[in-house]
Amino acid sequence: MDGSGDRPKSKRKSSWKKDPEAVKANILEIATEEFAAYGLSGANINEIAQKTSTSKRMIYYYFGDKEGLYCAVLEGVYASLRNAEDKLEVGNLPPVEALRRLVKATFDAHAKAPHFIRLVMIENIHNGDYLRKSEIVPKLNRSIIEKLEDVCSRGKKEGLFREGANALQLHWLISSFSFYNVSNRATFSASFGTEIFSKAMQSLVKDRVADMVLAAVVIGHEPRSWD
Amino acid sequence: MDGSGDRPKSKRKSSWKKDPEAVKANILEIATEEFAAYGLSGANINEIAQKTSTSKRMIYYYFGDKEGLYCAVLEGVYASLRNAEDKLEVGNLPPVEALRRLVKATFDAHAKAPHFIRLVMIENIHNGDYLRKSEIVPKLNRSIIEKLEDVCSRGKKEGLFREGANALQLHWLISSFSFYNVSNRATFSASFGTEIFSKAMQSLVKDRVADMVLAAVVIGHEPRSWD
DNA sequence: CATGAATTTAACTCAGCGGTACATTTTTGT
DNA sequence: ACAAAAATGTACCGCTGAGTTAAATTCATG
Repeated sequence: MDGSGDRPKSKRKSSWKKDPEAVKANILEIATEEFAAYGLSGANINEIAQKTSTSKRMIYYYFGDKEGLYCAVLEGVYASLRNAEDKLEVGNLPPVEALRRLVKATFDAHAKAPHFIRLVMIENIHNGDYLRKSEIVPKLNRSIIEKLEDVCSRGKKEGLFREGANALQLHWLISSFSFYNVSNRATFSASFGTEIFSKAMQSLVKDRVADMVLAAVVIGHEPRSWD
Repeated sequence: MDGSGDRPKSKRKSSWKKDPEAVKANILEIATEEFAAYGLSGANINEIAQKTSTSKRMIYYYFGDKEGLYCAVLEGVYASLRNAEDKLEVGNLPPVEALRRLVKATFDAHAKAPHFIRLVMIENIHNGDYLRKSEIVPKLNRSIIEKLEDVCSRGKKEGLFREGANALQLHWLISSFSFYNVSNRATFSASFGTEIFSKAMQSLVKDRVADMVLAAVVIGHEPRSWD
């Protein structure tokens, strides 16, 4: 489709009129939208195909079947969340401030990654069957744990954190807030109204959550009063 | 099917050979299993029909269509969780102890209601579209909020709780832990192992969570160190 | 330019599944 | 007893949507 006969942008050997990488990426992008929106059984391959710039046959060519496509999508969103997390560097902040930063960043990262949230929800509906097959995902999640372990050990060494403060439990805790805050918006709103998800409230809640985590870990930390 | 010709167990006027209420209940029970297991699009009406003691025809007769059945299931699980919550009475406990009890009870109630959890997840995938149509569910959820409001106001009156401690935010907080702890087991385990979901660990985590909530609300509450 | 591997198109298959038609039996009201 | 209404059984329909077949096109290379 590029009028001139020169190389489009490929880093490989020479010019390709057809660009498989771009086609795959395009399929993945659309499929991510669709699976996130409708789930594994709810998403429709014909629909996906129609929204791509290629055809259904190509989906099967590159990803084998619906499940293969779903798995690829799943690994994709995990990888991109890791990417976001890795950008945050708190190694040279004092432990308390570092932890506060980590909590807030995790909260924000989840709020900004609705596709990730929805796909993880969907994967949990499927009991993690597809995630368990993945070889890359478990590795991805090491980095956030390592960060927390570093902060914990520094905090304890300086006598600021409680002994036994545990990176894994801490991560579980922080994820609870951050995940639920996005995943259950629809039903929570339907039952209790939307106030808590307003921009102003979300900012408050984020501070409150950070405060709570700190209070759990930092000796003598007194949370501020609520608004 | 009852050999003798006498009334089976009906409280209505006279004996019924066919018992519509029981048929409906049976359908709902099976449908709850299936929708919880496979989601709205994943569940299969033929499959459901086969597992009931009646036929597919009856499902359509009583519930109209697949969505109608799903809605009925959804309202059912909400109602039965409310039922469980309502059994807990903390009105005559001192505020701090009452709150601790409420947190632990909510944690336990969620852990024991996997169908509820899964159906709420599924409903969130559908953006709460079906829940929003329900007229009964919003009312159901009043009771837990009222309990928290009562405890909060008592705690504040006695000068134990921070001013501004808020029933809705508190409920959001408690639900986060309690819900996520069940909803995301599969993916969390796949990434970080299953230790945190062992019986012993769950008991610890529950105490820790209760402690955290108290620390957030109760003035001067110092959580115990972690194990 | 002949060859063959990689990539792409278009049309087709076919069973699974949501939903229905219609007859039949059971219960109720009078 | 009898008609109207509620409840149920059986067989069927049509369409949707996952996956396939087979052939055409494109590109690298000798």
